[in-house]
Amino acid sequence: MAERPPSAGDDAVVGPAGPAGPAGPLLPGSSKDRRIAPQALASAIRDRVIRGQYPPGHRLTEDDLAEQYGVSRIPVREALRLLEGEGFVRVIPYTGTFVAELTAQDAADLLEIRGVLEPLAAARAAETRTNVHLDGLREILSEGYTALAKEDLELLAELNTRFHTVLTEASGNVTLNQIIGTLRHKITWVYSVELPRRAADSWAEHRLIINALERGDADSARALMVAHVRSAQAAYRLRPALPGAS
Amino acid sequence: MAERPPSAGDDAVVGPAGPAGPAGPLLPGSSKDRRIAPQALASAIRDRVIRGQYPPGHRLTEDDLAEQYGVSRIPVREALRLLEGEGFVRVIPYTGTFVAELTAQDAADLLEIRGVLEPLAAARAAETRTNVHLDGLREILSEGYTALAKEDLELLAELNTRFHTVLTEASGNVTLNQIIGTLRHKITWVYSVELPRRAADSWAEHRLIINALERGDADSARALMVAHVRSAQAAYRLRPALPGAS
DNA sequence: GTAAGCAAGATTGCATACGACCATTACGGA
DNA sequence: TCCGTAATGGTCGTATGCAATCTTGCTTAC
Repeated sequence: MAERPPSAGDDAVVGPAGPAGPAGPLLPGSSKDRRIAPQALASAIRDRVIRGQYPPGHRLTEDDLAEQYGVSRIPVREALRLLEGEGFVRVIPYTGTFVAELTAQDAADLLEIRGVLEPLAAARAAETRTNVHLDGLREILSEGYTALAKEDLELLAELNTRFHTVLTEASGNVTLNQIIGTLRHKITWVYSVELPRRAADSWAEHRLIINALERGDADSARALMVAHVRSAQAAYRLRPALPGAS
Repeated sequence: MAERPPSAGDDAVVGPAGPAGPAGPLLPGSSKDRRIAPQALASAIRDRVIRGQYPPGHRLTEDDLAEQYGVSRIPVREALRLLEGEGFVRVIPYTGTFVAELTAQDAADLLEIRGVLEPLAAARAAETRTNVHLDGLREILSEGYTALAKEDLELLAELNTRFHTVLTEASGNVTLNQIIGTLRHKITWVYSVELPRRAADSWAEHRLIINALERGDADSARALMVAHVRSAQAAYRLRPALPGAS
């Protein structure tokens, strides 16, 4: 499992100058020993985009970002290019980098693509999953039901993401995993999910999918995932504009 | 059609020092007025990778590439990062950039993913295609049959690529178009295609798909593309190692 | 009052220079 | 002879500085 050195950045450990005071220098403590990789920068910026702190259309200046994160423009540029490749920002030469503005059609397209890729991932996972993956999925399933009982919606959303993440990883298809990962990021950006009554059904479906994986039944896994994605689709609500709340 | 400024680079206009003499400077003619964008560099390098001039595992040194193309390391780095995002090279920090070495499984995965995305593109294209797209496809179809009669295999391969490219563009799904474009590049890299007897059937299928698009019949377009991709799959032969022929 | 032209500011694109890290090799000891 | 260790070369990572380009506001003419 130690294949790609840095690989897909999941959580950002880097933050700009604290929201407390705009006066002091950045990076509290020993300000030199902490080296920031462009990928960490990209994760941090992506995170702000997803949270709406950088609203669509917002201009991201290399100089500003460099100063905020305490690095030079070079790693910032690299981070912005990464995000451009993922479709989160749009770079116009000699002009600037802007947070992408997705249309409703773009957003619908994301769900549509994921709708055919996740079933494929499920089918492949049924054939290639290891017991480690299976145990991980069962663990998540168990926690999911617990969270369901507690009505912890935030945890439920996170567990749902983890379930699908582990499942696509279990497919063993690296390319597929990368594509779906980026799609997932963008979907959580433009959509909010209505969990209320749907959650119980959703986790029941998760259980069925795990059973199919356990049996190595690729066709069932695919069909179940098709149904799961389809019924989940109804729960997605397009975010209006996302004001930049902190 | 003037949306993305540079967008997906298709053909590279840039070449390294001519194969003639390694002595003189690069970029013949007025050596200064020609500015090279990182995307053009990426296309040029990608092209060499696909042609096998940079074999899998080959080390790409930033300094060497910079000197060959007559630019500094900065745009070269950016180009390499683009190719890394597309999966053509693999960057190891402080060590080097290497041409990716895809396994047979990786290669099979590419076809599998394309196998579910192209039918989706066909279905969407049936709903959103313009007459311009339709005319373009008919034109390609016509040329295809001409090339078929002349047994011009190279032209046939190019026309096949153009057919599928126009079709995915007609889907109107930008994200889908990008993903399939990269997949296509990688597939032409690792596979060679056996056209001999299969070509006639293939273009008959193309005709049926165009008819479905014309009728706006999304379900038929999807089903026909599923069949088309499936039967085409048998024509793909994995390239052994691709010696670095010029 | 409106539109065209122009100049100043701002921002990105690229080149150069230096520092950090890895790989390899030479050397000394067991 | 083999292995552990230190030194050396090479490559990438980042910082700084300058050139190219776009945007914006003002001036000027109609």
